[in-house]
Amino acid sequence: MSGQTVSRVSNGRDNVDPDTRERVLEAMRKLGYRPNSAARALRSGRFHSIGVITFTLSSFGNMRTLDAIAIAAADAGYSITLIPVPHPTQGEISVAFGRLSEEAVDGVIIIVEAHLLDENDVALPADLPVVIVDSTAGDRYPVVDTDQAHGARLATEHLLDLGHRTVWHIAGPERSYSATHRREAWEATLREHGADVPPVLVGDWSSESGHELGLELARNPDVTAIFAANDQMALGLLRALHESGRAVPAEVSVVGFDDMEESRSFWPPLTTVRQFFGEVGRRSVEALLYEVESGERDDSTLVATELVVRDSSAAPPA
Amino acid sequence: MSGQTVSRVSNGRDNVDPDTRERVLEAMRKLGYRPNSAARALRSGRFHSIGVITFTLSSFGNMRTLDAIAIAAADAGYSITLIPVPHPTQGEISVAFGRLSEEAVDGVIIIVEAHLLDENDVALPADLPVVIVDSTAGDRYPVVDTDQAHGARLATEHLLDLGHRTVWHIAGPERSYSATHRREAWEATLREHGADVPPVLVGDWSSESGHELGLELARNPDVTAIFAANDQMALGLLRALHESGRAVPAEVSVVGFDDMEESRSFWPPLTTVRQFFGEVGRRSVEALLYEVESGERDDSTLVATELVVRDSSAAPPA
DNA sequence: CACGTGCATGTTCACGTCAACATGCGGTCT
DNA sequence: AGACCGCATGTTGACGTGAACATGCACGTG
Repeated sequence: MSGQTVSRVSNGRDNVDPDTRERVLEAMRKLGYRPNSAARALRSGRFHSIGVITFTLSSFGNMRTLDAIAIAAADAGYSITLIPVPHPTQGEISVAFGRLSEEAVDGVIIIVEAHLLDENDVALPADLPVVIVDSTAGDRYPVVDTDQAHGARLATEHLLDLGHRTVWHIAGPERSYSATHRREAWEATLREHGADVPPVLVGDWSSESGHELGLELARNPDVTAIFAANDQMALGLLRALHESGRAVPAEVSVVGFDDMEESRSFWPPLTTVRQFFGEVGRRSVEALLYEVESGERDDSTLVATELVVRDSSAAPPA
Repeated sequence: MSGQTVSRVSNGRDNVDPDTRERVLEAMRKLGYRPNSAARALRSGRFHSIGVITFTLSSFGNMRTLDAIAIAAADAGYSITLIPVPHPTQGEISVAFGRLSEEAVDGVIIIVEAHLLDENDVALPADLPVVIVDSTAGDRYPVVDTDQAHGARLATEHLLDLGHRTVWHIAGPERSYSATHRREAWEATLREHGADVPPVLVGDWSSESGHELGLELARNPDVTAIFAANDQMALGLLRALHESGRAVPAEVSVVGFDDMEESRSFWPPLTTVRQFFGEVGRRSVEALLYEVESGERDDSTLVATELVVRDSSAAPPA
């Protein structure tokens, strides 16, 4: 019984005598044999692993996307290697990308605000397939992202259609592309409908920042409709409105963005724009593996959104 | 210039002439040389990677733990290989553990309800170090977990100390060990204080289930204090109380468990038990790497909790 | 019966790295 | 001067796998 026969059994080839196969399997069991993936990777040049670079996982979107990526990858027979970048400082990012060249991966999915890539001008290993998620990357790499503009438009139009004269906006941080896209689409939609464009309030995605900015908005009696750039800020905003005694949605309507699992349990249940993170994850794996296996770069894609109307939005007070 | 010299430079050995080192680095840059981790792993027998088996990442605790694990591992020079088990059916679990033997990992951290291990009687590769997180595993493997009982005791005593005659409980699913531990500690604490033990309401961790059970509790005028086994169910519970017109905390006090980032922005801001997921992640990596590097099994550890008092708890109505 | 044919199984070798050992050169000590 | 030492660098081989090629056996055909 040679190593070759073991290899054949282990790889499920069919040109092995059933008796022999059985004896081999029996021996494997008895000896606790585990195929050595390092040797296999060395021989084949494939690691069957996808690297995922992300800052914090502690963000609803990143986490959901990662989950979907992991599942899609597993379905395709790939595992996920996480490459965390805990503190997005210049140095850390370079370190992470440097480490990348030593990682045993066939390709990389990057879930990082793209401006950080630009600013750091980091050189990814040239022959490594890359897909960027939830960001913008010129056209150096394929990008898979939620259609932020589409979602922001849905939210803004929903509020205008309810009869509000205009819609205020609590935006995400300036350096975030998704925040910028949502904000631009919100503004464009208002202009198209001939509505005033009120000043933007800039938060940092946290519910706490939504609360602070919300207290400010609550003081202004002209405000009847607010579009928050994510559900967490919407949550803080709802709290601010309650604390200020302004009824939602009777006096003020609120729309969020993301559709977190909890949003339906906010008080009142939140009208929001649903993102299909699962789809984003699936497509990014698809695009990456396409390049890994064919050598050709795939196109960028946008994933549509959907408005979920719950109880936090209604017509303005008469 | 032999391969050996390249190896020495690449590994940062000091017995290389500075001139030569420079020439080698220059050549590496020019040729885009990347050390082959498969060959390295083959030679050394170490992958410098930790496998993490988890069901869904879409749970606040798992995700935070994973984040901490990833960071702790990165600090120790290890990367994380995710092994998702999307659907925890008998078959899927066996598949995942089977796949494990082919993964390039030095050890495994399992974030899976332990009863699933028992029920499936899966054989992990015998020589692979394993650490279990957030669960219970007899004493087959070291376990790192939040001290669930301690947290539940803190929550319950807090409410009793405020003057409530007893505390109701919305528990997590029966098959979850953490849910069971919290529930048992809640019950034990009530008994110690000579308080009645009201019937338990069993949810499934989701805010939606908290809402449903909350509507039930809201109807009962005897209920003045409720301990929810996680913050998400507490969120749904708050909504149910609002909808039923019962003021929090004036009429009913609510305490959660987890301290999600959003909990401070609930309405009212939630009193809850803070879990130190970062610490759990760090310790589990520590325990695993101890075994990987020394060959000896580490002890199990519990991580303490902390009560965070906010506005959802107060003395009962007079 | 000689010869081919098909199939199971065996043998050889290369993948990239790095430990161990070998070489070779300039300098030092007696 | 001769022996020796330290240091940079080169050479060899082994890690486990699997493709490619080689062997050997059973069976069928003219």
